[in-house]
Amino acid sequence: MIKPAPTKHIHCSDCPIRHRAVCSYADRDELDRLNAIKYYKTYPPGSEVVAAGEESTAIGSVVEGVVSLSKTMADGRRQMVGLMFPSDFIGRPNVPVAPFDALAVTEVTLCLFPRPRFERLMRDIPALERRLLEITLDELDAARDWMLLLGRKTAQEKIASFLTILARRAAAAGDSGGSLRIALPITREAIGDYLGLTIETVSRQMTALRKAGVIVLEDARNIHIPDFAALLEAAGEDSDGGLIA
Amino acid sequence: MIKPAPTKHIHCSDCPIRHRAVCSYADRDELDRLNAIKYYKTYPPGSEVVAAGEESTAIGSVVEGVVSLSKTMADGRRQMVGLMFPSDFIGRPNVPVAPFDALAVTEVTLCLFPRPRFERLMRDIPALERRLLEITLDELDAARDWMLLLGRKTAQEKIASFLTILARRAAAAGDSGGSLRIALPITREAIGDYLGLTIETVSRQMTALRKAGVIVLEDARNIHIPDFAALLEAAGEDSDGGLIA
DNA sequence: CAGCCGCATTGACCGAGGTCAACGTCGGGC
DNA sequence: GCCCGACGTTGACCTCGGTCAATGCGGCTG
Repeated sequence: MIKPAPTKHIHCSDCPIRHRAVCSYADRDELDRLNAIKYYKTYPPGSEVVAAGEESTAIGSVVEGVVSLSKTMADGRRQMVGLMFPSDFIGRPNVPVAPFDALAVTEVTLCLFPRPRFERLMRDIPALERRLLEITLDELDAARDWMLLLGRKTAQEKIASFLTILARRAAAAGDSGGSLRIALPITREAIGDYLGLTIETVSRQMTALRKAGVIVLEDARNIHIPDFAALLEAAGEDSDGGLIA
Repeated sequence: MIKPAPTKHIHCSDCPIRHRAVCSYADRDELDRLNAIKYYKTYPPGSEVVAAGEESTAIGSVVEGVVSLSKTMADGRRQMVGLMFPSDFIGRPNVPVAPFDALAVTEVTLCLFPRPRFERLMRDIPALERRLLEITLDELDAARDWMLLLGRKTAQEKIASFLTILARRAAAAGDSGGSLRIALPITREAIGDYLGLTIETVSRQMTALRKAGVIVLEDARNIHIPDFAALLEAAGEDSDGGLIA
C-alpha cells in the first residue's frame, strides 16, 4: 500500500494536460504506472461519448474540446446537467452505467483509464480518492448554483449568468490581460439546454443584452464584454464578486 | 494508520441512527474513538443551523427531523438545493464556510463532530473518505435529476415528481406494506422553494392532481396514493421505474 | 368563547417565455 | 456559381405560471 504524501501537482510526463484527479499526488512511481496504462481517444463533434443507461468501460479527463452531459425525457425535452472543459474529470467511479448522455460538443480528445484498473488504483492510493472527493464536492457546489439559476432566475439573468461563468473560466485559463472576450463553444440550442430555455428565448435575450449595452456581439459565437460589473448586475448576482472570485 | 477493511455497516453503540458516513467501516476501536468525540444538538423548527457565508464549526448527520439547504438572492427569491432527512450527512469537509443556508424545517437533532477532529480522522481512515465520496456522488446524481426537474418539467410534473421522491423515501424507510401514504414534512412554501414554484401554483397543482384522481388529500399534510404508476406517469418519468427503483 | 395568526385554497388578471412560422446568413458540395 | 442545410434572428400569438387579493380553516392565546 502506498503511503499518502502531501498533495502536490505534477504533470504526467507525456500528457498535454494536468489531470485534476489523477496527477495531483506526489508518488512518482505511481505516476509512471498510470502513464503506462492510459490511452487517448478522439470523438468528432456531435458524436456520443456514452449514452444514458449504457455501460461505460473507461474513466478519464478531457484533454481538448468540450463535452456536455445531458438528460432527456421520453418526449424529447432535454436538460444539460454538466459542461466539461479540458482538465475536467468524466465518469463515475464504482458505478459503470451512465445516468446521462455525454456528447462531444466540439471535437474532443479524452485521456482514459480502463475502469477496473482505475478503481483498483483508487483503492490503493488514498490521495487519488481524496482528490476525487474534492472534485466531486466542487461539482456539487456548482450544481447547486445551477439549481438556483434554473429554478428562480429570469431568462435574461440566466443568459447573463452563463456568460459570467464562461468569462470567469476564460479568465482563469489565462486569457486575461486584454479586454474581455468570450468564445462561445456551443450552439444556441445547447445554451438553451443548459439554461432551461428555448433557442428563440436565448436569441432574444442575447439581443436584449446587446441593446442594453451589456455585451457586444462580434459575431454569433464571439462576445465582447465592455463592463463585467454590468454583466454581473444583469445576472442578478451579488455585485461584490469580481471576475476571479 | 488504520488498515482499510471491507466496508460493512456497524451501529455506533450509543447512537440512535446509523451514520451513513461515519459508521460504515469496520474498525471497532476507531468507532469507539468517534463515539467519544461526537455530541448532539437540537434545533427548534424554523431555526437556522448555519447561515450562508457563516463559518460552520461542526460536521455530522441528521438524527431526527428535516433540514433544508437553500440559496437566497439579494431580492429574496429563494431556491432549495437540498433536503436532508435522518441519516443524511451535513457539512462540507475541508471548506469551513457554508455556501447556503441550512434551516431546521421540523424540530431537528444533529449528531455532530468538531470539524478539525473529523477532518483529521478522514485523513487517517481511508474507508471514511471512501464512504464520503460515495455519498457525495449520490448527492450529485440527485442534484442532476433535480436540474432536469427545475429546467424542463411543468408545474404539475414537478409536484408529481416531488411526491414520487417522498414516496420512494418512505418505502425505503420501511413504511411499506400497507397502502401508500405520504406525510409531507414541509409547508407549501418550502415545496415551492424546492420546485421553483410559488405557493399558489403548488396548491393549484395539488388540487389538479386530486381532481384527476392521482392523489387523495387526507388533509393538507397527508396524502394517499392509490396508484403509484399513475403518479409516475404524471411526473413524466419513464414508467419502468417501480416504487423501489 | 372570541379574536388572531399562520397556513392553505381559490379566483381574476397579466406578463414572461414558449410555439409556430418566416426570413437572414454562412459554409460546403456539386 | 448555385443550391442546400445548419444555425441564428425576428415577429405574431398564446399559454402556463406568477401576482394580487379575498376567503377558508384550524390551532393557540387571552
